[in-house]
Order: sequence, then structure tokens, then C-alpha cells
Amino acid sequence: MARIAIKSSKPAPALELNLQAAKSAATRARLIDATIRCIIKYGYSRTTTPRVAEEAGMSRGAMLHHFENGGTLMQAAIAELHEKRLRAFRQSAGSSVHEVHTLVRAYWKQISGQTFTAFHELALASRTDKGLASILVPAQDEFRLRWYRQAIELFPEWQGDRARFDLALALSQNVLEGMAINRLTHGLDERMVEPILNDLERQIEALKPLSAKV
Amino acid sequence: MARIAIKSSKPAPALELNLQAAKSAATRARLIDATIRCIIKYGYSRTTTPRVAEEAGMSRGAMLHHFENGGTLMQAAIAELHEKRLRAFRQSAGSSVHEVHTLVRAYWKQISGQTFTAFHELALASRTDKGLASILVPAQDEFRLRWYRQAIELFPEWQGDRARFDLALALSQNVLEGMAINRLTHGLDERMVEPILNDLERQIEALKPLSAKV
DNA sequence: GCAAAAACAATCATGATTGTCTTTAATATT
DNA sequence: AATATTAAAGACAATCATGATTGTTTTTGC
Repeated sequence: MARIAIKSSKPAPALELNLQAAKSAATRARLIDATIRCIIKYGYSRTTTPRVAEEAGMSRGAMLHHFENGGTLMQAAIAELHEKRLRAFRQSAGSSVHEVHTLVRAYWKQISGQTFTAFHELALASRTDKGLASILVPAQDEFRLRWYRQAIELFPEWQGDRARFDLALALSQNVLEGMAINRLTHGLDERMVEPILNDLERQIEALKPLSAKV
Repeated sequence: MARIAIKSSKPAPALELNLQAAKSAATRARLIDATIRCIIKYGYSRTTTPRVAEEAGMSRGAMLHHFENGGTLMQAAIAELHEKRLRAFRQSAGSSVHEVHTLVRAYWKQISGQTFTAFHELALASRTDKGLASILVPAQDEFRLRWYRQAIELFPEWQGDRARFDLALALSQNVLEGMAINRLTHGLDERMVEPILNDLERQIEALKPLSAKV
């Protein structure tokens, strides 16, 4: 796929919801899904326009009819991945469960999925691809911000000791994402997953302020 | 750079140490260094033969005189990276210091360097590049094995409780590498580094068996 | 039904990367 | 000094990805 050009966003497509053109939306969705599958299967750098077209089961010409170029499609795929991530996040965090155990397991399950794989492919590629970074970083920032806010909502009684709260969050994030990435790169001993998760939970509980310990 | 072909290794190059041909070795080293720098600057997938030649300040023809093809050069670069990593490891772990604090900081410093960046580029690329994986995975495995063995040597009194010892190691590895990778991908709050390192150290100390706690 | 628009397909020219091959310059051996 | 070997540079064809263009089919709106 071509490097992503840094250019101004297009001036908001006319909001026409013609009934018939809904088919177009379906095709676009097929292409976006195919792009995501390609990122997972082949990695970001080998997610090329011919491959995506083949994965989506249509000609490259058709593909370029729906997305003016490769970068635009990639941009749409990233937006969709971001939405997927937010949906999964809302689903796991919004289930009115405030137990550390449940939350840790939920986030672990979430980043064990392929959406996280795709995101990490993009994140690492964006290290050396400024155009990609310019559209990925805002998504990352928004996700982290929501993550943080959600955590505050889940543990209001913890806000008196913000340092320990932040530590618990940062620790969770780095341990879990570290495991997920090490798993991707042949670096995780699966037998250690359970012990580490249990220890992390203990650790978080220990960081809770006394007033919050039930 | 071309996909790395999976083929049998060449039959051990004749060990001729002609004085004059030592210059050739210097040129090879320059090319290997240039390859590593390219991986860091441009990422693995855009580490191409023209770019490496330019980075090394020589023609592509000269480059292909010393390495029959791009894959061979990449293979040599990986071997050199592996050596670099082992050297840095020996240096930090072999300094006869057994303090958790010192060891944690040493490994953190180590994976904060560019060698780790290059390694992670390769590691993630190898997820979808089997040829690359076939030469990278053995290096990864060897490194982890040495890491483990070194840790055993450093903490002999800990070997009675292997489960907690393994947990301490796995925890350290995942936390530190998780932070290092998150830093690479715009995902690390630098203000949290110190608190996390301190907490990790406390955590490791807490996992030591009572008999080992001085 | 008919014209317009959209979906889809196929081809083209361009640029980049790869490995091979040829040519020139430097160096070593006899 | 003459010749053989190696380093270095450049040229080459093949492959692939890209975006643009043109042509064909289907669908929609009047």
C-alpha cells in the first residue's frame, strides 16, 4: 500500500442516504474488512492494493472506484479498527462490573484478539511512516483518554491517591500489552500467562487506598 | 529488502585470513552497520538494497559483491544484532552485582537502546514472514535461554521456589519490554517509567523466598 | 422505456526493487 | 613487470505496486 500522504481531509461528503447507494456502503465495508484481514495476514507493509482487492473478491478497478487511492482505504480501515476497539472496550468496561479480576480479564481478552494485532502492526509501522502516524496517533490518544476516564468512573473512591491510581493503570497497560505483543512475536511462555495475570490483580488490589479496600 | 528465502546454509566459508582481504571484512562490517541503521530509520520493510548501499556510502554493485543478495546481508545483520545484544547482556549481567535494583535498571537501559528497536522491527516482521522467522527465532530462543540461565546463576538461593522465580522473571520481561515497545509506538507516558520501575523492583523483592531476603 | 449515474473490470504508463551481468580500477602473486 | 584476482561501479531485464484512464454492465430516476 502506498505511503499515506499527509493532506487536508476532504470537505465532508454530501450526506446523501439514497436507498440504492446503500449497496455501495456494503462494498466499501467489504473492502475495509479485507484491508484489516490483510494487515493481520500479511502485515502492514505487504497490505497492497492488489492483495486487498483479491481478498475482497473484486477487481482492483472496482476497489479504486470506491476509494480514490490506497491511502484513503487504509485511512478508512484505521477508522473502522478504532471503532471496533472502542466497541469492544465499551462492551467490557460498561458491564457494570467493578471487580479488578473481571476488568483485567476483559482487557486481556480484548488485546488477545486480532484487532489488537492489526493495531500493533499499524502502530509500529507508524514509527517510521509519518503519514500513517498522523492518522493513527489521534486514534491512539483518544482510546487512551477514554480508557483513563472509564477507569476513573469505575474507581471513584480511588481518586484521593492519584499517584497510586495512575501507577495501577500504567502497570496494567504495560504488563498486558507487553504480554500481548510478546505473544505476537514468539516471546511469550503461555504457561506464565495465568500467574502473571493473578499477580497483576493482586498488585492492583494492593495499590488501592485503604478506604477502598472492601 | 527481498523476502528471506529458506534455504540451507552455505558450507562454511574458507577460513582465509589474508592480510589484505581484511579490508573486505571492514566493508562487510560497514554494510552490516548500514543495514541495522536502515532498519532503525526506515523499518524492516523499507530497508531496501538501494537504501542500504546509499547509507553505507557505496554503490549497490559493490554491495552485491560482498553479499550475494539482499537476504544474505539481512541474515548477517541479524547475526550481528544478536551478538550486540549478547555483548550488552554480558556486560550488564556479568558485573558481579546481584542487586535487583541494579539488574532491573541495566535491562531497562539495554532495551531502551536502538538495538532493541531493530530487534522488535524484525520480530514483528517475522510474524508474517516465515523466512525471516526461521533465522530470527533461533536467536530469540538463544537469548532467552541465556537470560534464564544467567538469572539462575545470579539468584541460586531462589531455586527452591521455582514458580515464584519464574514469575519474577516473566513479570520483569513483560513489564520492561512492554514499556519499551509502548515507548516506540507513542504509547508510553515517560512520567510513569520511574514509578513502574520502582514498583517492579519492590515486586521482585517480594517474590524472593524468605530465606533469600537479606 | 430511456437516459443518467453508479458499479465494476481491464489496461496503461510510471516508478521502485530485485538479482544478474558487464565493465573498470585497484591490488596481489609469480 | 605481467598477469590473475578482487573491489567497485554501473547497466540490465524482470517483477510488482501504484494511480489514471477507458470501456462495459447494472441500476436508478423520470
